[in-house]
Parts: sequence; structure tokens; C-alpha cells
Amino acid sequence: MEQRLLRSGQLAKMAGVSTDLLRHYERIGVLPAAIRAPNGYRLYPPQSAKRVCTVRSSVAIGFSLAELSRIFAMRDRGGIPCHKVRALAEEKLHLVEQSLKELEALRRHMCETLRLWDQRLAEAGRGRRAELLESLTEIPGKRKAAASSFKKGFRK
Amino acid sequence: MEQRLLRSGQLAKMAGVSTDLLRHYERIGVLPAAIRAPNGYRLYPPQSAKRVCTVRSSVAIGFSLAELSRIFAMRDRGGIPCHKVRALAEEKLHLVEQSLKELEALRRHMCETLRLWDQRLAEAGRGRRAELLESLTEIPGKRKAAASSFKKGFRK
DNA sequence: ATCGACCCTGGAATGGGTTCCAGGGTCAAG
DNA sequence: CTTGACCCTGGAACCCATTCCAGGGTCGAT
Repeated sequence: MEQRLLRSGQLAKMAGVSTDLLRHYERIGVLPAAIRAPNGYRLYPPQSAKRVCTVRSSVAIGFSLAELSRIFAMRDRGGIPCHKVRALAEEKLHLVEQSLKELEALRRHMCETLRLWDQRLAEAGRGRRAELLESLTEIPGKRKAAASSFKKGFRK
Repeated sequence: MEQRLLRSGQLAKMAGVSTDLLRHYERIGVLPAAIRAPNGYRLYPPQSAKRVCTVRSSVAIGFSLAELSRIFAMRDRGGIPCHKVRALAEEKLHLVEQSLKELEALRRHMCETLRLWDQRLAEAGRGRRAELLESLTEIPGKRKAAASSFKKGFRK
């Protein structure tokens, strides 16, 4: 049975990640600490591959490693974090939708900006300054958040 | 005429930013170094307010401070960076559009995920583990980039 | 004289997943 | 015995706009 244990490089290749990342996941607590061979090498049980994939998928939809760590820890204590997990995911969905709105607004603003700039460039002619950036302050575009909520609050 | 000069706090209030940010902008080179009063206080010409607003607007649509610094420097050397500015903005628009696509895909993936989870939760019943996160690896959702291009490459 | 409001400096912190690094072992094949 | 592939460690670097900090001046008003 012991032959089925994986060394870090093997697991990394299977999961499509770097060995650095495996160690990082272990540090954070989203991947259980592997047992060690006599020489100190990590030996992972095969199901670690699934765990790594789970972590990656979860991160991809917005879970932070810290959240995942808490969730797995709750499970290990016999808890049932499903309710919490669902709630978190829904929260993240709302953030994504909020970001989509902001990003769409930004896209419109940028399109409008380019349109105005081309106008200005045509009017200014060659070798003339068009002061494009300055004209930004004249465009009604709300220079507020601009998709910042996505970059800031996507994870927490 | 000298009465029209602004101290950092005044300019900051006018532009709606912190004095820390003004100093930062000066360091980076997007805000010309202010002259100094005999006591060492910065004294800004009134047009600095416009400059600060320009920087903020530019940052809001994706320009990095480093890019802006280059652009303003080019101008100061008598250059005409309008062409470059337009090209940069268009590039940023493409990034935003790319991000929108990814984010929209992520939204769909998350909606689908929640739907499946609710199904699983109903099947599992109360007090049962539903292994929600694990089920992520079974969903066809491309766990690829997931709007990463926005977070990574928005500025450069 | 003292209080509060303002200003100065440069460097560090923030966030957070991921990568990179130096300095050092293990082991099998050639 | 050497080469090369693999593994170990903990801490730093990355990105980058913005904020925070400590330690220290300046100034007008009470």
C-alpha cells in the first residue's frame, strides 16, 4: 500500500501546480501535512490530488485560502460547514455581479472616452497637443470606484 | 499673486485626496514638485488641482502612475504623447473587455454551482455532509483564468 | 506657555495567491 | 565519484495604488 504514496513532485504534476504551491497550501492549512519518509521527503496519500484540485477550484470562484482553511478545519472537528460554504459562495456571487456592473460601466466610459478623443485628435490635427488626459476630467464618467470592488473585495 | 498658492492640505481638500497621496504623486513624478515656503511647506500653483484630478481620472480608467509619469515627462520634453495615450487607452479597453468576458463566465459558473449545491443539500438532508467544495471539481466549469487577467494585467 | 491644527521626512504596511531564492540534503544512474 | 534530478527550509519578492507611521518642525490663537 505504501507504494501508492506520492512525492511532492509527483503530486504537483498530477494536480498541475508547483511544489512551492503544495508547501504553501500546507502552511496555510488547506492541505493536510504529509507524512514523511525517513529521508524527510513528504509522502502524500493519493487523495491529496483531489484536495489540491478542490482548493484550486474553490480559489477560482473566489474563496480565499484562509476561508478554505477554516472550512476544512471545521470539517476535521466533525462540523458540517456546508451552510457556511453556500452562504460564502452566494456572497461572492454578489461581489462578482457588483464587479460586473462596475466593469461594464467602466467599459462604456472608456468607449465614450475613445470616441471623444478621436474627435479631439481630428480637430487638433497633426503635431498638436490634444490634451487627452485632461479632457477626462470633463467627461461625466463617474471617476468613483471603477471596478475597484472586484479587485478589493473579491476575497476576504 | 503669491496668495493664490495652495498648501498641501488645501490642495488635498480641493482634489478630494489625502496629503499623503499628493506627496506620493510627487515622488512618482505625476505631480510637479511644488515650490517651498521659507518654512519648508509645499506651495502648489492652483493648476495642480487640475493635474491631480487628471491623474485620478486616468488611474480610474486603468493608467498606471508609471505610465502617467512617462507621459507627462514626454510632454515636458516638448513631445506629443497623444498617439501613445490613445493606444494605451485602447489596449486597456481590450483588457477590460477580456475581463468582462471572464467575469461573466465566472458568474455563470457560480450560478450553476449554487444551483447544483442546493440540489445536493436537499438530497443530503440535515446534519449530513454535502461535500460542496469537492463537487466543484466535477463541474465542467473551466477553472482556468477566471477573471484573472483583470486583476493581473489591468495596469502595467 | 500651551494647545491644536497644520506641515515635514522616508520608509514600511496593506492585500493575498503565487513564485523565487539561497543554502543545503538524498539518491540512483553513469 | 560525479552528474543530475529530486527534495528540504523559511523568508523574501511580486504587483502597485494607497495608507500609515514615528519622530519632529511651524504657526496662530487662547
